[in-house]
Amino acid sequence: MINTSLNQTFNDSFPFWKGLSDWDKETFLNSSQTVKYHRGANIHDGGECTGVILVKSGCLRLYMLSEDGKEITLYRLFPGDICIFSASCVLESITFDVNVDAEEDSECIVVGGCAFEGVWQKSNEVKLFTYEMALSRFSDVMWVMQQILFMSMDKRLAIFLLDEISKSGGDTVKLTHEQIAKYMGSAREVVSRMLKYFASEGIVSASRSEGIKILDKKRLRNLAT
Amino acid sequence: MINTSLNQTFNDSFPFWKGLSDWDKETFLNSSQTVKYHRGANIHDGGECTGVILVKSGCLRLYMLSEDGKEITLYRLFPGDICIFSASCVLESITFDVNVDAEEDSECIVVGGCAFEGVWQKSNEVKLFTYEMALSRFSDVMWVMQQILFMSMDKRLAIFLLDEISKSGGDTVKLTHEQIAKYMGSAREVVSRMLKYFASEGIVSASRSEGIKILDKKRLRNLAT
DNA sequence: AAAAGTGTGTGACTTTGTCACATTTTTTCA
DNA sequence: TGAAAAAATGTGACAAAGTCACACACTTTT
Repeated sequence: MINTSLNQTFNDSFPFWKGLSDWDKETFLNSSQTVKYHRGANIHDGGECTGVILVKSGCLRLYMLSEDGKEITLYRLFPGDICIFSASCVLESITFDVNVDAEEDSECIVVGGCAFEGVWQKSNEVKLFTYEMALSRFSDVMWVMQQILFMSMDKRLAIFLLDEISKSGGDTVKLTHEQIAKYMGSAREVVSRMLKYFASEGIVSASRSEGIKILDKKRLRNLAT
Repeated sequence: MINTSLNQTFNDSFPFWKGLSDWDKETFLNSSQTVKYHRGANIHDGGECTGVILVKSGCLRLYMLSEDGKEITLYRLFPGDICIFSASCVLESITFDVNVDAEEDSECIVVGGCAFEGVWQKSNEVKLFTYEMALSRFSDVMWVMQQILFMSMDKRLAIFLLDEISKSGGDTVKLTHEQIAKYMGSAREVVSRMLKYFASEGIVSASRSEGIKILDKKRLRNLAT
């Protein structure tokens, strides 16, 4: 085992790691590399087989892209998360494309698609792991779709804001309207208008430097119901 | 082996069948039953574990249902198709609910959720099969979402009509506007208006008894591009 | 302090979905 | 066979959300 740090990371991240042969581990490690992406950089673009991506730091965004450039964010990946759809070429049952961007300066470990495929072919454990991972993301995507297709903007925005503060712990959301719109699959103007309405109702207060401060969680939760 | 006809069906439908032990096959067969559903009947409703459904004849529709009753059709199941999400309780990584209705009078074989789960737990082959099945449906769902989220109504309707005639072989679509709207995740009025426009352009001709007849496939294909 | 860049506000407009009925066609069955 | 009922379609007014074009307001750079 050459790279003990990587070995440790993989051991932590992949439940199937212990079951692999030394040779397979070697293959995996040899075709893995740590990559740094700058905020805004495109990491994976549609069909190509970038490989499996392990997020070490920063934040990635996985989204659908339409022909005319419209984006729908499916979910974001945070440190510890694994991106499997960037290696979707390995899973023949997946026939749609997604894109992945770095939302922040991010450090990732990328396991090359070919090496992954090799191990994948041989090991049912690896297959089961990737399938389960993909399916649980399927559930995330369905939740996003339910929001977009069934819920009104005020409800969706309320849910989004509550989600953000529960992630960060504080009570302010430091995102631009543009970013929020992107994450929600809406348009900036729509978010701006709704936030203005929320502010007029005293539910939030917005300042450019401070971000969006949640003043009345109770009413926000009500809206989110 | 008691029920040889069912045994044959399962052998044809499930690639893992041959690999099962006699005892497992027995379990499977014993908890399976042929069920007839009437057009419009609800077969599976959200979280309950109806089980795995094999379509023998007719047509089922799988859809998302919102709290306020709005439906989005995800896909339809035809003879030979297998519905795995009606046993989603078995797949813990699936956390969303779907509903299944009979679109036509349909005959199905239903494998009870518990029996399926029992075999599922023991066999990696069964797991891999269900995962692959679920993931390929994931791809179908993503295609539906792309249509709803990215495409204009005329394009979507054109795609839908072309799809229907390629399925049926003829050049008429015998569905009500209401049904089309349901399958497309839109509203009847919208479909009516668009069809009227298509008719005014000479692309289709609609009569209530004859259904929607496609007159100009070329232009329809153009719209669908 | 001017310029450039980024973020936000606003009104007009388009598209799609919703609602409330009217009208037409088909089916049922007395 | 002919009402009556049911199913399917047509229509206009309206609402919600997305699009477009541009104005304005902060921040950072130089």
